[in-house]
Amino acid sequence: MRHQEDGTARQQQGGTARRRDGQRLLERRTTLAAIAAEAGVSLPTVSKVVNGRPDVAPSTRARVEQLLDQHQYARSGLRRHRRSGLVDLVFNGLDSPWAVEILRGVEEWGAQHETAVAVSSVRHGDARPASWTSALASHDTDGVILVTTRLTERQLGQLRSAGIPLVVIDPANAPPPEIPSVGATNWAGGLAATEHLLSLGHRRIAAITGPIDYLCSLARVDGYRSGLERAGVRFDQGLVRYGDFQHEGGFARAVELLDLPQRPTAIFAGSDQQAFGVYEAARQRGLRIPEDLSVVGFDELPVARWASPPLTTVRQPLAEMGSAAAQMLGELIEDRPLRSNRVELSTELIVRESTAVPAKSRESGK
Amino acid sequence: MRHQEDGTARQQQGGTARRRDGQRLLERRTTLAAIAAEAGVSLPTVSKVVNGRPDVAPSTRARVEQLLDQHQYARSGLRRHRRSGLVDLVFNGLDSPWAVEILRGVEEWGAQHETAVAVSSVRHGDARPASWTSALASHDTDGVILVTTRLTERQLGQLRSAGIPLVVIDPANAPPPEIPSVGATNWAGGLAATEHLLSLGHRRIAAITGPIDYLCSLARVDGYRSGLERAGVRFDQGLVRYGDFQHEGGFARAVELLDLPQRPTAIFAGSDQQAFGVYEAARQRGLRIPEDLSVVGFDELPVARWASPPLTTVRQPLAEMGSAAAQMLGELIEDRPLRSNRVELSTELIVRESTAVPAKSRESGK
DNA sequence: AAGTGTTGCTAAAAACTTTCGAAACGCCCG
DNA sequence: CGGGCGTTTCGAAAGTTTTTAGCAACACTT
Repeated sequence: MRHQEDGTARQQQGGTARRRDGQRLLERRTTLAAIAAEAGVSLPTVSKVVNGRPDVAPSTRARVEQLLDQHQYARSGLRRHRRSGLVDLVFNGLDSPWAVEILRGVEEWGAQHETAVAVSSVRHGDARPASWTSALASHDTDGVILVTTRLTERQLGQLRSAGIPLVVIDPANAPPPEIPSVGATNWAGGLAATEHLLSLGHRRIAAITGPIDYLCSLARVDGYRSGLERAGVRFDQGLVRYGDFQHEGGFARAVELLDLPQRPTAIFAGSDQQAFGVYEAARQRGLRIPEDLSVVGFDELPVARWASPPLTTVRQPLAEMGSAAAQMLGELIEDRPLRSNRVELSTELIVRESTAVPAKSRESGK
Repeated sequence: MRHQEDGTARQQQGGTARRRDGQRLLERRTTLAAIAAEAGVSLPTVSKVVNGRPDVAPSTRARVEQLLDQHQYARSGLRRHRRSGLVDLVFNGLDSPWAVEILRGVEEWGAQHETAVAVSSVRHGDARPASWTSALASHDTDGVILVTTRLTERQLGQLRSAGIPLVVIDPANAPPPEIPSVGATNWAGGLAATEHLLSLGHRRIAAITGPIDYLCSLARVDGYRSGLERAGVRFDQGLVRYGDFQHEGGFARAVELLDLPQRPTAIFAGSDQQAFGVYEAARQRGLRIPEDLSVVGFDELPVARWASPPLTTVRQPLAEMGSAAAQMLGELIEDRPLRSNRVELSTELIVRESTAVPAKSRESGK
């Protein structure tokens, strides 16, 4: 084994060291030769493993592959074009605490990959026309992450023709299948929220979701509907309202629902912000949460924990979604193939104190 | 052996030292050539490192970057007039809803001025060393806004010598007077909050502020103290606690305060997040807000309005602070003189439902 | 015009692939 | 049982591609 080490060390460092003299020659990228030395085989053999050549014994192959894996070996090269070290994160409105969670995830990835994250906000009805894509190009972006945005053919075309990689998070409309996207299991989340309320004994459960033309709104309501149907509770379209995911919308829709002749005993709010709107409407009417009204949110913003009462909500891993999207964008930028074009991170029901068994008196009215 | 010395020493000492002879050779601004000599590479190679060109070996790049950092290298060609249309917004941690408010202000300005905003987060105790400034330079930023950051001479020096304009928002420590800064009238806010509580009849008023080494923490507490003194109420150091501006700190400090033998009837929380921590502590102890405990926050985050009960707080115009800072940065970038080097936007007390007249029973004990 | 920094080009070195032959192994038949 | 023969496995060496760094010419600012 001694001679093996000699063999590789010579080639690798001999030249460099001589030239550089006393200088440090640290941090070498893991190279085939290094792997070979460690595995106790020759360099060509490692090369064969990497390229799936047939003439390697299974046991040898396994050993080398394990080392390869361990060293996170990536074949040198493939960094074709020069990177600017800047990616753009485009929100559809920056007014939600929601956004900052995503941003955190993306920024974290950026920090680890020496990449800056430029944040911008483009509202749908914005005065600024479609030219925002050219603005992106003007500062030489490496790639774009679009959040909750409605994608137009035109914009996609612009990005594509500029050769700018794109990943979308929670797209409003279904993106063309070739666009990588990241989302959460909205349907499952809606289902979990509804089943939780059903299991507490609620039967008259209302839902306030986001704008009707958002995919994630629909998915959440669909989960809600499935939950009801599976429990044999009739789905009542009159108990479904479309908000805007914001506090105001939640408040306004909650007011409508609470003024219904047969008031619901629980509201699935479709976003934490809307849930707080429901809180406000309930407070205005002197209804106590959860005694008189159970509320479930969606998102798990940090404030959900601190609300009074703490909000039962469906956790959406926002920061993780951000870093997952950034991760995918990174792969695209480096021209590596994507493992999957669609990533869905799972949601999780978090039960706190805003949900409880409904008051008997009110239920009896059926 | 002969050629070894040739490689590194030739240029460096043969040239410089001989020419200068007995003279001091320190004065010279560090130039690429000097770095190159020291690193034992050629000048163009250093240039490539500076510009993030891909054709430099990782080990070489690391060595050169280290030297660059050490020498506080700054490009010689005075101010670059070609603008990149990119400014950097650097937070000290991105975990607060606070941050997104500032971001909104800056982004708004950016949108109006065709400038992208790159967001990053550098924590004080961060593993990444001083080299974040060079990261900024590498993507060719037009200017930097630092938020709630502790400024070191070194960092300032790096930015200054790179000719990158800088504006700070709410600096932790007092910046050198020539650095433009934006803040709020923290002292007046603390005063207003305290006077409000006093006018309701509270006499035992506690304060939870931010970290003791933050200027804005001190100013707020100082306003609180002045309010007490003007009203003839003795200032009790035992009622002042230092949190972290976050929810957790507010909770922990509130627990301490509420467990005091003589419990305060009101708490000035120094930030909205901390105020919610106080809410939680109060809830745990079965204290009702505002009947048993009045709470005043600071910031006026959007959630303050939606909390239960809605939070009385001191509004800090965060978004305006962001756009004011961006505005100033814009002037600096265009080499226009600044109207003022220090902008203080005014705070405003917003009375909601978390403050009330203290319960008589408890006060009588005084 | 001098000082500084940038960039295309080229040569070299390094990293990786491929070819090919030798050793090791096993199998069959004499 | 042992030697010929084919097969498998691996490495030496030669070939190929990619990376790296310096040269020299160019660009920009005083």
